[in-house]
Amino acid sequence: MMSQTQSVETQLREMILGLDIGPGEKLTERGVEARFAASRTPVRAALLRLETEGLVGREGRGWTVAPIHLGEIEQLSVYREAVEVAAVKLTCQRNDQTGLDGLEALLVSCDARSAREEVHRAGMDFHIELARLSGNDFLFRGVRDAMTRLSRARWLEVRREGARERAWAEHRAILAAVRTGDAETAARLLAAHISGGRERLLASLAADRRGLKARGFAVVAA
Amino acid sequence: MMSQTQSVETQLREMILGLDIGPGEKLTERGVEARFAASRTPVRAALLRLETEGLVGREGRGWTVAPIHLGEIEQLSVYREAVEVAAVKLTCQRNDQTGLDGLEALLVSCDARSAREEVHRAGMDFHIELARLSGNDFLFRGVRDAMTRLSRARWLEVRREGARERAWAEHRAILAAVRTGDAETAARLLAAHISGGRERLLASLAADRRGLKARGFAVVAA
DNA sequence: GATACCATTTTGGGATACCAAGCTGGGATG
DNA sequence: CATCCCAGCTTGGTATCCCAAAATGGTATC
Repeated sequence: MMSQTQSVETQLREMILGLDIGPGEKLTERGVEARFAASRTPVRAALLRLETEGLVGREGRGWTVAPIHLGEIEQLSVYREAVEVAAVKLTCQRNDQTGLDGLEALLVSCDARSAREEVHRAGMDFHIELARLSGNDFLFRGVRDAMTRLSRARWLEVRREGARERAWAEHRAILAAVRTGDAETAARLLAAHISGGRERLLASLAADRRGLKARGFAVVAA
Repeated sequence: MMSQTQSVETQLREMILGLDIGPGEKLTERGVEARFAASRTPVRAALLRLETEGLVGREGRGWTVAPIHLGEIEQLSVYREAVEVAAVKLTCQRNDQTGLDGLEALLVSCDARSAREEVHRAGMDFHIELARLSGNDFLFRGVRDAMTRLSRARWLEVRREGARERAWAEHRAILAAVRTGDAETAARLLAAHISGGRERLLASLAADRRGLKARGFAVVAA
């Protein structure tokens, strides 16, 4: 039912996002082929796809898992802010209460005491689903792809005490503004949420750069 | 120097954007293979790449050139407006006069009396280069990819008398605002330019839908 | 001990063979 | 004449093979 290509693509993406394969690590087509017991054709198709997602790249001749690139992370976050703010304005206009109920459920499904992995996933999904509710497929995909590409960095972020509660409170405030259809407030809160998160993320990564490198992760400065 | 993959990809993209292969037309890997005298491996890689660009898609089993999809065009244009407005605000902040000189040169390089193809290209390039000057690679690529994907529809647009002069005047006004670093004005003018263009584009396509279908182009309603 | 050089291996890019799943068309059947 | 069915062909998906170029590693040289 699932083609080899999709299978390799999915598994490889999961391993990269899950840091089972470290940022900066080299990949060979034949190596991936052996690891997933597929032939080169689907492996190459999967690598091509992951390349467009920015999860793997070419280094001269040869493939590498995308490194943690501070400059890229900052630009990507700025991009994400623009797209996501535009999306939330549309979401406010549409006033899809049923869809917003789903978001609400996402927020209550986990709190600061939940497993870190769960918080990580729900945090990304909140933003992705919020964008989906805009009804605009390109805004949605822009946010989704950016979040995916930021996923590893966000996972590696060393968050201060209370950071999760704070993020969750901001999510609730954004959702409340969306519920009342107050686009300007929602946009303002969301922009502040994202740009604040960006600063903390970049500060954390810059401060922990040595630690990351010690784990064998390639970290590229801005 | 240029790989077969790149060659096929480039040629196929040009043929699609140039409407040498019509929207909705079916493609077979072996057909493309024969047309460009390449083997299936590079053909397949090129199709995969063009798929992520939205220029070809899969229809069940098999490939088709993306149809003119009115709903997609509208959403894409909304996406483009969000990204491009964010980009121009950054461009204003950077105040790169040298880069702006390049834009100026683009505007004077052709006017309403130039060949239609030239106007089409310069119109796209103005927006793409404006976004590039933001210095943010993701905003830039967002605009570039959206413009590419909108290219065929913009080419097929039936423009009223004076539309080119109007667009060029708007471009000049936007550039002037950017030169003075007036981000708010530049953003407002750009947003109006894009949303106005979107309405005219969609109206034109909807009105000419029969004509387009008569030319063998697949047109999908919103 | 450092370095320049060359043989060997490895790698990605390309070409081709094979396969299973659909599609097509023509003929048998009612 | 309409309908159904099946053989053959076409298609995308996959598995290998081949090749030129780049990386590798060992060795002779200074």
